Amino acid sequence: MTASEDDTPERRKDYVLEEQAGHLLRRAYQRHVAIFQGMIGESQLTPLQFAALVRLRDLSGISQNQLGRLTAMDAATMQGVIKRLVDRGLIERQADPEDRRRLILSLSKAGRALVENVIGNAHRITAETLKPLSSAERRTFLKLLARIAE
Amino acid sequence: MTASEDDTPERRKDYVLEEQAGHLLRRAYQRHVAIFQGMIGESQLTPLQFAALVRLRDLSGISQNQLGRLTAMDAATMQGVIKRLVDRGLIERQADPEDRRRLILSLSKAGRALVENVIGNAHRITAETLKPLSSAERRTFLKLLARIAE
DNA sequence: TTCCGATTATTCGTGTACAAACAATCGGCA
DNA sequence: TGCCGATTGTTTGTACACGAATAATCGGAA
Repeated sequence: MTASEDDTPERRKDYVLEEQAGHLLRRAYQRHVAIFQGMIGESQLTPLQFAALVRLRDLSGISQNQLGRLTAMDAATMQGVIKRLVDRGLIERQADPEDRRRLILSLSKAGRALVENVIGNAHRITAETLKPLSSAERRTFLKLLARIAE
Repeated sequence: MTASEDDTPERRKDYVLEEQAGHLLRRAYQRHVAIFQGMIGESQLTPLQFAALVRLRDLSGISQNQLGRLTAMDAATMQGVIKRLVDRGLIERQADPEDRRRLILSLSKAGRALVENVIGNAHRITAETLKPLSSAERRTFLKLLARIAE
């Protein structure tokens, strides 16, 4: 792909961790999470919890699995995230009379208020995450990243 | 930062999860891990386990905490990763006579052989992760990503 | 030398992540 | 109508991820 041919056993020596996409993605996300936790405020929401709340603000009344798909969370993971938010009284869960398998989720009053309060921080968190880049670089980066994310 | 001023309460409505750097980073890494697990082979190494092994191949005889810093892993996380690799006989751990707090790590014969065997897959995993981008885009992306990762 | 701050490894608690297996339910086809 | 494959939510098991606390040790300043 780059300059040198890459299919012989000789390329073993040139695997530099710092240049691998996966390692860089992991470290970048790591840094973002640290920024998030430092700036999200006293609500102490995690990135996933906040993502779930924001989605529910825009799309109330969807089921747990649907919300999971919309936030790229596994059903088992979603279960835990929702459980903690319900325990904190930010989300309400009720059975769907149409389909007894489903649990319909919606923001509680406190949950809605919380989202509105912290969404300003969320914008600042994104800005801080992208701070090392210029304005033009940010646009380029986000466009390429979106394609990598699929 | 961009066109519109961003400090009034009115910007609450325009928080689109899909455009946030953190969400995209998380999904991109998610996709990478899936690729990694599908292509790493029967060794069944995880990304972190592989990173630790590669580092030890290049820098034998370092301590657990040092290795953690070199692979961006928390000391507590490192502890678990190393433990599993020791259990599998891929890493050897011995006390440092110079400093009795430290555990000196090195690859076992099996560990070294395994790294050499799977490092080719690792190159293909990186290529697959970056597949959505052209060659020029990959270089741009990695350069920007490295800066975001700090 | 003694004492104190820093370092090393470990453990605990909480929170993702996801594969796999499960029971309950749904929907549609024979 | 009865049956079967798909969907929903849950649980279990393994593996990160990291803050916080701890015990052992080190190194240098008083």
